[in-house]
Amino acid sequence: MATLPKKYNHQEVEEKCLKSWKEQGVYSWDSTRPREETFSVDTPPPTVSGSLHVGHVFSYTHTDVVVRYQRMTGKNIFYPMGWDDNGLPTERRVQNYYGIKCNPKVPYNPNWKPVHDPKGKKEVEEVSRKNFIEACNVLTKEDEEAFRDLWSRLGLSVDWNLEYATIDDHCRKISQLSFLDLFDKGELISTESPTMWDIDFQSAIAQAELEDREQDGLYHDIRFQVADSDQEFQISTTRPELLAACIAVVAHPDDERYKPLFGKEAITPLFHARVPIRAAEHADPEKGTGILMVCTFGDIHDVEWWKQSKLPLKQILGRDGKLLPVTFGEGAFQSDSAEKATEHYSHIAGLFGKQARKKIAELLAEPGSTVSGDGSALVGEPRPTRAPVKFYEKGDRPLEFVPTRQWYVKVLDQKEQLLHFGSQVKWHPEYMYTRYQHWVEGLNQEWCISRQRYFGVPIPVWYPVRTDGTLDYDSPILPKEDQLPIDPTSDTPQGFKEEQRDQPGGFSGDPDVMDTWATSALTPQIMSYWRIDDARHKLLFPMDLRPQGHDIIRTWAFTTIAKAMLHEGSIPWKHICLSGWILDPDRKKMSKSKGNVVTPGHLLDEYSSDGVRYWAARARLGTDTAFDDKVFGIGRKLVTKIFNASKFVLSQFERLEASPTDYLEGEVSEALDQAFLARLSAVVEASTTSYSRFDYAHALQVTEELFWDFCDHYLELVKSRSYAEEDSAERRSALITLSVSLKTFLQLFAPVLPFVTEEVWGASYGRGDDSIHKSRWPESTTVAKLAPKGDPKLFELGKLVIGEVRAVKTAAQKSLKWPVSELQITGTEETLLRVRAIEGDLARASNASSSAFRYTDSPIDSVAVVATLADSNPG
RNA sequence: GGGCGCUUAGCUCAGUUGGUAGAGCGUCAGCCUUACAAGCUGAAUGUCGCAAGUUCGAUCCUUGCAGCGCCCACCA
Repeated sequence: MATLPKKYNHQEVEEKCLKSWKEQGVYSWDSTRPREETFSVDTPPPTVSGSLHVGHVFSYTHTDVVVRYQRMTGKNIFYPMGWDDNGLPTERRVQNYYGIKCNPKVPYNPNWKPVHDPKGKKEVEEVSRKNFIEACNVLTKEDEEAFRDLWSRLGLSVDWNLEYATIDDHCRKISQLSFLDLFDKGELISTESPTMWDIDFQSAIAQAELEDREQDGLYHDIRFQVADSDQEFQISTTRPELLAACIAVVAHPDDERYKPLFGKEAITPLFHARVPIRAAEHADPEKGTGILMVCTFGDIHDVEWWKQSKLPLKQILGRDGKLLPVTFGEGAFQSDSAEKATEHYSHIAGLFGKQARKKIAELLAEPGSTVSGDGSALVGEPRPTRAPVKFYEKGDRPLEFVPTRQWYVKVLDQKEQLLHFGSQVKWHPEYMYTRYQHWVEGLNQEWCISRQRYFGVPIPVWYPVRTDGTLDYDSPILPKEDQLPIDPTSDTPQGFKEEQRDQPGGFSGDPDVMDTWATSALTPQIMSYWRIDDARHKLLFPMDLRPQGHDIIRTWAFTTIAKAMLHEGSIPWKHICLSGWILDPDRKKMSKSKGNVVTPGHLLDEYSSDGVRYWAARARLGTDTAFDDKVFGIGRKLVTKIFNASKFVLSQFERLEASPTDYLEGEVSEALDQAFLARLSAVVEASTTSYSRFDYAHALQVTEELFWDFCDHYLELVKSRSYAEEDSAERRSALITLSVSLKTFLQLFAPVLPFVTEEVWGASYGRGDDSIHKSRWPESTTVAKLAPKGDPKLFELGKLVIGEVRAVKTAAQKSLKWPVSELQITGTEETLLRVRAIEGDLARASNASSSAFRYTDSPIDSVAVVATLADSNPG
């Protein structure tokens, strides 16, 4: 058995532990053990292109602590690690890092290699989608390495044989299988309709990716003319640039002011378009003038109203956010004065929406800009306003509604089922279910899964090309399952030749990819090998635990629940644990964009992995935590204390050339020892209960509290007996209590502090190479059996007496060794009996002789201790 | 506007199935004590956000209010 060094060196210990855990495969999953013995974790795959910061350390530690507890209860742990390298963050990073841009029209170049240009000055190179994806793969490998290194140092007990990346072949296959399965089940819709569109990324965006941001805007009051009359009215709009896209004017059906106009037509200024005046419920008589213009498309109301209005679409905004060329007098763009309309439009065609807004306001302000030519159509000066506008959460400019063809998963007609399955999952903390519930209830769009991007899982579909060159979207050509994964832009469907691509009578590949969430929603199935290995799937699915942040309930939690429900009518996991966020000391969320992130490397160096884990484990689930480096120091202090206390306990056995394992059973004869073991038993029980409820923070707290009592009070009180020269029942009682207590404390701390506990374990209870992390979690009954008559109050009484003695010595500025000449104890008969039972231990710890004790009986149920110090210290 | 959470010592946070409020940090004063000076001992510190109700008794339960944070919705 190794002996412990004088000082604890965390770097050495961490290195040693990591090496031995790896060599022994301590964290390996055993695929031969049955489902009921398995605990499977749906580990969040970190976005590898994101920055590493303490927030990662925080939430992943929570999971690891829970997992380590489960492992010690004997569970066969399935704890994989995935990498989310798919999607926009990676695309962006790769574009900037290599100075490249994906152009799907460029042919693949097998000899091309990505080159990082540190100056970033070379011209942006256009590469094929396949080359672009290769570049993404190269860079994400580097990013993954950084994460793997951090996870390992932090001591995550992940089974590194279980790794995946959301863009790898396996994940693409599962993701495409999911697409085909949903298609078969009729849960997918492919349709062309106005979709929220980001003009910079040029992609559709899902409801879950929306974010409202306050924006400055200007109300423009604009005069419209009622057709074939000299009547006028005013509308108010913040988006005058859409005037050319105005398809109607609406007011509330009960609005007396406008009732007479319903059914008539209005004429727009500048463009002289005749548009119907109609009633619409969404018009609020209280707002503005009560009458507003409907454009294609200014907002969601416009979209909804347009859909049921059967009016033609006037598309003026392009996918790039610029105003499209329009021919007035044709199609939807009829005009009473096509000439004027064309002239006016020529000023704004090709401009971005924002520029066009300014220009059109100028045109409206010109005299004679009304339909009748009487004055200007703009009334007064535009009035400033501030209102929330919808943005893509990762985008820089407001979203627009642009009609495009997209794939959707049907969710709106299944809200009840989604709520049902969500409620079958146990949420920790429970109130987080409410967030899920509200999200589901508030869904107002189908789940859009297609994105017009490149680095993602391709939509596995081809379309027949009709003889006129148009695509037949209604009868897509699907791949066979065993062909997957495929890329329809480079793979050829069965029964076709590559030369037929994009040719009349041939086929055309869907150019889009799936959104990251469409794949991430399958993380449990990805690791359980759904549809690929049934036996394994049954062994792991539904998973036991999904850990994640509460900010992605509407995305990751929701989509995962939705897919498990749609595919198999199942929940994806039994429990979901929601971690809080790390806030900077000013209580702002730590994020890269705010520039307030703290990177974890130096924290691990300075405070040790255990110290950092301690900080994370103190935070309860769902609770946001301010970054406070003092707590790391407390963690480090606890680690040192565990090491030193262990050294002391183990030295008691070394002195006798015995092993602590020789003293795990036997008779505990002394009242103090029994009292402490009773406390310990209660803590084991409390800790176990807390852990089984995923409340690791409480488990840690109760353990830590008793551990400090153990060090500060029990060890001091027991020393006289454990140091005794002669073997005796009293000494054996002390040694058994010391050994059982240390062993139990090490195990209770092991999930949070895997390194220091392993180090001590190796020098004491671990035989050979046995890891503490494979040892069996302590049972409160086993501890309690050693001390059936244990009286926890007695230990508290001991603390009280010794506390009084110390207080007197400290007040007298004497050392704690100073002798006590008299110790008066007043209390009830029962109390005095208790004190007498531990008199010997108290005498030694106070440095009082047994003749110094004076007992006074009192009917009052309180204890008074008066210590008198000796005049001199002969020692 | 709707919802969820929070509000306890200077700071960070526990806690109470309703019975005189806890820890750590920080502050102050001390101490080499057969594990630990990267240590130890002790001291001071609170209208438990505000108001009302229920109760013998409320920091805890109920209601209302306020502040903070978050989620969602709306806002021509």
